Amino acid sequence: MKQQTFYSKVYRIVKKIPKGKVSTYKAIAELAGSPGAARAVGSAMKNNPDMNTIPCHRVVGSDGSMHGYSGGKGLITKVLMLKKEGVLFRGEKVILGKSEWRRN
DNA sequence: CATTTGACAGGAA
DNA sequence: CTTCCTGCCAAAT
Repeated sequence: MKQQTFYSKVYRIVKKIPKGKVSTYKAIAELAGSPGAARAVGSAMKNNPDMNTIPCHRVVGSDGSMHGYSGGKGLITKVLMLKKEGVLFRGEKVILGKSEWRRN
Protein backbone atom coordinates (compact mmCIF):
# COMPACT_ATOMS: atom_id res chain seq x y z
CA MET A 1 0.00 0.00 0.00
CA LYS A 2 1.28 3.31 -0.94
CA GLN A 3 -1.29 5.97 -0.56
CA GLN A 4 -4.45 5.30 1.35
CA THR A 5 -7.41 7.53 1.51
CA PHE A 6 -7.95 9.75 4.46
CA TYR A 7 -10.67 7.39 5.60
CA SER A 8 -8.31 4.44 5.73
CA LYS A 9 -5.98 6.32 7.99
CA VAL A 10 -8.85 7.19 10.25
CA TYR A 11 -9.96 3.60 10.53
CA ARG A 12 -6.46 2.47 11.33
CA ILE A 13 -6.13 5.04 14.08
CA VAL A 14 -9.51 4.29 15.57
CA LYS A 15 -8.63 0.63 15.73
CA LYS A 16 -5.68 1.52 17.92
CA ILE A 17 -7.77 3.17 20.58
CA PRO A 18 -7.34 1.08 23.75
CA LYS A 19 -10.28 -0.18 25.76
CA GLY A 20 -11.41 2.16 28.49
CA LYS A 21 -10.29 5.21 26.56
CA VAL A 22 -11.86 7.45 23.95
CA SER A 23 -10.76 9.92 21.34
CA THR A 24 -12.29 12.90 19.60
CA TYR A 25 -13.06 13.40 15.94
CA LYS A 26 -10.83 16.41 15.93
CA ALA A 27 -7.87 14.58 17.46
CA ILE A 28 -8.24 11.73 15.01
CA ALA A 29 -8.38 14.15 12.12
CA GLU A 30 -5.07 15.56 13.23
CA LEU A 31 -3.53 12.13 13.68
CA ALA A 32 -4.76 11.27 10.21
CA GLY A 33 -2.81 14.22 8.90
CA SER A 34 -5.63 16.65 8.26
CA PRO A 35 -6.27 18.88 11.24
CA GLY A 36 -9.71 20.39 11.08
CA ALA A 37 -11.20 17.51 9.14
CA ALA A 38 -13.28 16.39 12.09
CA ARG A 39 -16.25 16.30 9.76
CA ALA A 40 -14.53 14.05 7.31
CA VAL A 41 -13.73 11.74 10.21
CA GLY A 42 -17.39 11.60 11.11
CA SER A 43 -18.21 10.67 7.54
CA ALA A 44 -15.65 7.89 7.73
CA MET A 45 -17.31 6.47 10.84
CA LYS A 46 -20.64 6.57 9.15
CA ASN A 47 -19.20 4.71 6.19
CA ASN A 48 -18.04 2.19 8.75
CA PRO A 49 -16.67 -0.57 6.46
CA ASP A 50 -15.74 -2.81 9.39
CA MET A 51 -17.92 -2.15 12.37
CA ASN A 52 -16.66 -5.40 13.86
CA THR A 53 -13.05 -4.32 13.96
CA ILE A 54 -13.47 -0.57 14.23
CA PRO A 55 -14.44 0.60 17.74
CA CYS A 56 -16.18 3.69 16.44
CA HIS A 57 -17.99 3.88 19.76
CA ARG A 58 -14.75 5.13 21.28
CA VAL A 59 -14.91 8.29 19.25
CA VAL A 60 -16.73 11.24 20.76
CA GLY A 61 -17.11 14.94 20.17
CA SER A 62 -14.51 17.53 21.15
CA ASP A 63 -16.34 18.24 24.38
CA GLY A 64 -16.93 14.61 25.29
CA SER A 65 -20.41 14.54 23.83
CA MET A 66 -21.42 12.03 21.22
CA HIS A 67 -23.18 12.63 17.98
CA GLY A 68 -24.21 9.34 16.57
CA TYR A 69 -23.68 5.66 16.39
CA SER A 70 -24.90 3.07 13.92
CA GLY A 71 -25.50 0.12 16.15
CA GLY A 72 -27.83 -1.20 18.81
CA LYS A 73 -30.00 1.63 20.03
CA GLY A 74 -27.63 4.24 18.75
CA LEU A 75 -26.12 6.63 21.24
CA ILE A 76 -27.72 4.75 24.11
CA THR A 77 -25.81 1.59 23.29
CA LYS A 78 -22.70 3.60 22.65
CA VAL A 79 -22.70 5.14 26.10
CA LEU A 80 -23.46 1.80 27.66
CA MET A 81 -20.49 0.15 26.02
CA LEU A 82 -18.14 2.93 26.97
CA LYS A 83 -19.22 2.87 30.59
CA LYS A 84 -18.84 -0.88 30.57
CA GLU A 85 -15.29 -0.56 29.32
CA GLY A 86 -14.41 1.76 32.14
CA VAL A 87 -14.67 5.15 30.51
CA LEU A 88 -15.47 7.82 33.05
CA PHE A 89 -18.66 9.74 32.44
CA ARG A 90 -20.06 12.90 33.80
CA GLY A 91 -23.75 12.75 33.09
CA GLU A 92 -24.18 12.20 29.37
CA LYS A 93 -20.68 13.21 28.44
CA VAL A 94 -17.30 11.59 28.65
CA ILE A 95 -14.69 13.10 30.93
CA LEU A 96 -12.03 13.68 28.32
CA GLY A 97 -9.64 14.94 30.97
CA LYS A 98 -9.59 11.41 32.40
CA SER A 99 -10.44 9.14 29.51
CA GLU A 100 -9.16 10.89 26.43
CA TRP A 101 -6.70 8.61 24.69
CA ARG A 102 -3.43 9.94 23.45
CA ARG A 103 -0.47 8.34 21.73
CA ASN A 104 1.87 6.86 24.23
C1' DC B 1 -15.15 19.73 -12.66
C1' DA B 2 -19.48 21.17 -9.67
C1' DT B 3 -22.71 19.90 -6.16
C1' DT B 4 -24.20 17.55 -2.10
C1' DT B 5 -23.66 15.40 2.33
C1' DG B 6 -22.37 14.41 7.20
C1' DA B 7 -21.57 10.62 13.64
C1' DC B 8 -17.69 18.13 13.73
C1' DA B 9 -16.01 22.51 16.04
C1' DG B 10 -16.32 26.96 17.74
C1' DG B 11 -18.33 31.25 18.48
C1' DA B 12 -22.35 34.28 19.19
C1' DA B 13 -26.90 35.42 21.15
C1' DC C 1 -26.85 26.04 29.76
C1' DT C 2 -29.29 25.91 25.07
C1' DT C 3 -29.90 27.11 20.26
C1' DC C 4 -28.41 28.94 15.76
C1' DC C 5 -25.02 29.97 12.32
C1' DT C 6 -20.65 29.74 9.94
C1' DG C 7 -16.42 27.50 8.52
C1' DC C 8 -13.75 23.25 7.21
C1' DC C 9 -12.77 18.81 4.98
C1' DA C 10 -12.86 14.56 2.38
C1' DA C 11 -15.64 11.34 -0.41
C1' DA C 12 -19.37 10.19 -3.40
C1' DT C 13 -22.27 11.15 -7.46
